[in-house]
Amino acid sequence: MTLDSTPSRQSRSDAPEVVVARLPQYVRILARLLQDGTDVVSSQQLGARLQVTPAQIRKDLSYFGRFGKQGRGYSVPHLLDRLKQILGLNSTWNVAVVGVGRLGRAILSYPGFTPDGFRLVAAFDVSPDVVGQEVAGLTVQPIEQLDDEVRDRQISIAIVAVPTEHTQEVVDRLVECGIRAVLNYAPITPQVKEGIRVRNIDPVLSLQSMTYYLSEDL
Amino acid sequence: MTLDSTPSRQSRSDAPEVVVARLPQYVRILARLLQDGTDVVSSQQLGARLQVTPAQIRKDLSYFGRFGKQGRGYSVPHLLDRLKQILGLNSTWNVAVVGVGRLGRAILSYPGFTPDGFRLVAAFDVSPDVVGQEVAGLTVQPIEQLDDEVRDRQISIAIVAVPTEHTQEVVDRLVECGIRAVLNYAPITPQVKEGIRVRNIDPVLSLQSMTYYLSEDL
DNA sequence: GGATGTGAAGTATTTCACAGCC
DNA sequence: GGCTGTGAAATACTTCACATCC
Repeated sequence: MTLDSTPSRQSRSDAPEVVVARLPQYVRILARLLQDGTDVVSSQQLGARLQVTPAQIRKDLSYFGRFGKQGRGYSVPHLLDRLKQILGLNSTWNVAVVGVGRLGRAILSYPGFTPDGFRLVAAFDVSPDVVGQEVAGLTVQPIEQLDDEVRDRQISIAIVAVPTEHTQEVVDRLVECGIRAVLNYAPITPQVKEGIRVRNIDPVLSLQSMTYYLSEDL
Repeated sequence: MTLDSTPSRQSRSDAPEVVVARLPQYVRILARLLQDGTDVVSSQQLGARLQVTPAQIRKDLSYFGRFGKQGRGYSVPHLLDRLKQILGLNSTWNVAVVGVGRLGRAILSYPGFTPDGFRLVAAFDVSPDVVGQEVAGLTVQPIEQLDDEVRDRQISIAIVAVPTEHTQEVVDRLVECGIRAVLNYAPITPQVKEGIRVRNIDPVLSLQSMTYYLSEDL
């Protein structure tokens, strides 16, 4: 069970959430640098790539340890490995997709999750028309199978792409089954108990916050 | 090194970007309240719906004006209308989709943009196999048509769903054509000149920032 | 009574600037 | 010389608390 109030070990959880949210971007750039054969990188160079100040990168990293060499910079393979370790990206995460409509199908067919450490291992839907179909190599299962599958296949992350009106109940159900992180595509923010992580993918909100600046000079 | 040339970009109110980013959420809730027939709402009630403190809502709104009535709260239809006006959502925005692969198709078929003030009016692709196809009621056009269409149909927003390696060039091209806001689905952050708005939809980054917290108690 | 609008106070986050090391 | 790591300073953002008004 998750306990807090015991600062027994490392300075693990005192990194601001905003810092944690930036680490995956560092990982991504470092992976590219590694592929390009770059050995060493400075916070200056990293910052230029990411449109971030060098100071911010150094400060961010300092929450987790001391990874650089003064006068030289950071070893690309070493820093990459350490950051992946910190983020828990050195092992593969099994993911369930719930809702196999148009959007769910697109997600299941999207090749971008796998190379980054996520494996879509199960797909669920309520509709009898969809259950049993094969999509992207997976047989769509009835939602009743959720409990068993989550347990048997060690799934701790779910991608939810069901109609808005069913999203909250689906998320509730997932949490009951032991899911601890949800990536939600419906235009609401599902309510969850403490300790469960939710991220929303909401392109309409993104568009609507840009129109503010577009209307500026009309 | 002296100061960077800072163009005084105070075109309109000096509302922080983080505040602007919240307004669309307020709009969404208000639209629902309106549909439910709710006439008046307090910052308290709004906050409860959004998981935000009432003080934050009042402060956010105060950047743009005084919309409430003391002792009563906010008129739902009035506040909704004013916020839509501020965000530029009282008229419809024409949007181009560039890249009609699997993802582009899913976006074109997604019904969620239209009700919120965005109309997908043109689709482009480079592949001769795709050009000429009809997708979601639109005929896919060759990318060479971009200039003309952007001009003729008053398109100021583009949704870009092309392979990562072509994203930067496509965005550059769009900006040259007069596009001023880009919603990008590739896992990079396109570089654009000052004044152009970019938002990225990047589910992998979202997942990767959650695994940090999942690995916490291993 | 009840709620807004807002300076002031309190936090959080970013940037500075420099000692320390390679 | 160049670059990290980090306290301290600066800035950004959120919350408080209360005067003010319906």
